Amino acid sequence: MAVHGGRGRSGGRPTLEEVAARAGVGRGTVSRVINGSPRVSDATRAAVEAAVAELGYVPNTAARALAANRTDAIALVVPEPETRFFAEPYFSDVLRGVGAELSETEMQLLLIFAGSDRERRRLAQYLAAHRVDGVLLVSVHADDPLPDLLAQLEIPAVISGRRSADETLPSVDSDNFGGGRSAAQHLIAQGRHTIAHLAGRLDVYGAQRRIDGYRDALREAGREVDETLIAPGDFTEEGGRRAMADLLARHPSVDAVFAGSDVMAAGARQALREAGRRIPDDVALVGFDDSAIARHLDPPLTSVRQPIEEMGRAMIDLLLAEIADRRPVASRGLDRRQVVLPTELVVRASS
Amino acid sequence: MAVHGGRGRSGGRPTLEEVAARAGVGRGTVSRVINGSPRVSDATRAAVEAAVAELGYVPNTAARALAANRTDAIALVVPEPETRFFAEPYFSDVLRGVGAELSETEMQLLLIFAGSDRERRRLAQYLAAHRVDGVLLVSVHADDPLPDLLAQLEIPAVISGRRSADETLPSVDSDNFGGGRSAAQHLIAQGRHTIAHLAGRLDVYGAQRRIDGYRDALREAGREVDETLIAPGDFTEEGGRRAMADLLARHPSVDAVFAGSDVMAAGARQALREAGRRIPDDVALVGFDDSAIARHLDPPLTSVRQPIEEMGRAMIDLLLAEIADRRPVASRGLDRRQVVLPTELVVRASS
DNA sequence: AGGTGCCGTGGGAGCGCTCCCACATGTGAT
DNA sequence: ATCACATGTGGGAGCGCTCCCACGGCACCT
Repeated sequence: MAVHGGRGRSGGRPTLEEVAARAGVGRGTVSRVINGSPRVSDATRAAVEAAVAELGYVPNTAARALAANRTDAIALVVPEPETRFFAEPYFSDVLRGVGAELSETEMQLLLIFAGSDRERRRLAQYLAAHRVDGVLLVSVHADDPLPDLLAQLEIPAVISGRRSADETLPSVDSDNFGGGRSAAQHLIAQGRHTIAHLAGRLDVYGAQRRIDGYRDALREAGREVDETLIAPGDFTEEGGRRAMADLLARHPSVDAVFAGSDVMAAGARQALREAGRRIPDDVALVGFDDSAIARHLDPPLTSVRQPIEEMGRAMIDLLLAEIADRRPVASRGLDRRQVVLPTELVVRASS
Repeated sequence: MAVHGGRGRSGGRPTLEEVAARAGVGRGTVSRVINGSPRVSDATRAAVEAAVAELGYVPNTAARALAANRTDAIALVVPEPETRFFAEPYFSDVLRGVGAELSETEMQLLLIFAGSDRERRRLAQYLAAHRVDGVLLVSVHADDPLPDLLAQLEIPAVISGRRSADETLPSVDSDNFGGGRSAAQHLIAQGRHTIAHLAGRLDVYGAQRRIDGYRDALREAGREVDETLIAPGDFTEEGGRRAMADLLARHPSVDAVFAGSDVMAAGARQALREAGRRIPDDVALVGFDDSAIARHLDPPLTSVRQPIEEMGRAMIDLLLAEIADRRPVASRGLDRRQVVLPTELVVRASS
């Protein structure tokens, strides 16, 4: 009759053991019911479920995590400062898709910002402790060491937007090339002559592909590509404004602009207004993302729609598969680990 | 020589036991070093730290959580749909303050939305499993059952914005009365005659207090309070627009508007523009929050500044104290558990 | 009748940590 | 020299779960 340790027994939450006693079965059987194993008779299952309900049993996640060596949690890692996260509708749309898909599972989502060096170190520590079963990476630049760290720690990960043509990580991307192409084609079809492009950060592969698509459309139309019409930006509103202002100074005859994101387009619009250009009369403007900004801009912005929410869902699907794969033996074939979703031009009053 | 269970030993992460062996000390001693206990000699501590570094030891959080019965995590619960969270700068500001304060601890922050019934049930389950040590509640309405649930589960919680004059939970609030008062005083001092108020949701205590402050200032100036000049809104932009339009229809002579939030002020501005009223020439406009919106509006918006980031920090302080208190015995005195931070009027071109 | 499976079940062992008791040693008062 | 007490330290027990082996019962074969 040893009544040794044990902080405040029999007052706290019920345990598996107590449920088992109540239902008149063994611990293992209750565990099987809780985890939805098929190898339990209907009668037993019913008895256990009744006991669970009566006692208000809720599994102890810490104990489960310890015994099973998994956390049932995944992280959405944003390698940007928080402010960018809130300023950019892209992130919240991804988050929505991810959240929706995840709400059908028992998995829990963590949102982690890793913009500063300090936050980065914290994240590394966090990952080293294996506090998540998998990681969703959004907005990763070409030279980011994070993917390597994850590989080294053997943590399943999915990346949104490939880092290069031969991405090694499972990824979900949209058809940036096709999107850039259709934007330029649209402006050409409008009869515009001097079509500029406000590019995103050049170390983002997707931004490159949008440029490629833009070039491709021009060439296909038999036009020369004037590289000085391509102004590099940084995906921010202020960057878009500046790039547009520069462009106007260099090429006063611009009559169409394809911006690498809606946020940049909003910046461009400011610069155009300040220069007294009317949209779309003097200059046609096209964005990318088709975010809420596009609809609310004055005039409403023509934009290339990316199915962002769907991309979030696809990322979760890939990641969960990845996690499941890792459980039994090792990596299977990397067949459909690179998902590319189509884009679509949404025409509005700005062009 | 029993080589029974144990999945993949000696290849995985190092454990406390292994660090202890390496440092030539006992398990307990390593634990003490890891947790910063003072009852360890300097020599021993150094030896352990060396072993930790060599082995790259990282504590297993699940094991710790199980043994110590705590999670080292707290949740920021937002009882709103995600869209409101992103649309309202208030939340991201709170999040920034909370994050900043928390980054100095080992605590991890979880962001949980509980807008829909489904999410609510999920949250209840989550809390019942005691997966967090404490909860931060923002934007809680007067009749929300969440605080009671938390009390019942004995989970420490801090609320942002009192629900009533006699809030029972520890809370952090801003001086809404004083803020409303100074906004109205300012408009009176400007010589405005018909000063309307676009109120926030009436089931939010802070919104009530802003109204009270507004009334108080008018009375103090010897003016009659016309209750029909107070239009209830819902803190959204669209709500502000509608309320303003109604107000203009009922009181065409309005020459000043105090809105219960910057977002509502932005809506009001739209309605005023549509009605052909100039700001501030025809109608002066004052907001509340002094968020990024205020600075970017055209014209820049006079607004009552709340120290939101500081409020986030204060919430964390309170919550951590609450959690610490709960550990040894029971509740101490509830002395300074209600924090009220000052507001300040920031005058810009809109008034 | 005896074998050969399979199904459903019970419970031991172990996950990696914290807590706490027991014990060795050191220091000062008597 | 003796006792009292503080200071460091080692390690047993236990947290609540999953995993897996072993076992009884039953149906079906020969």
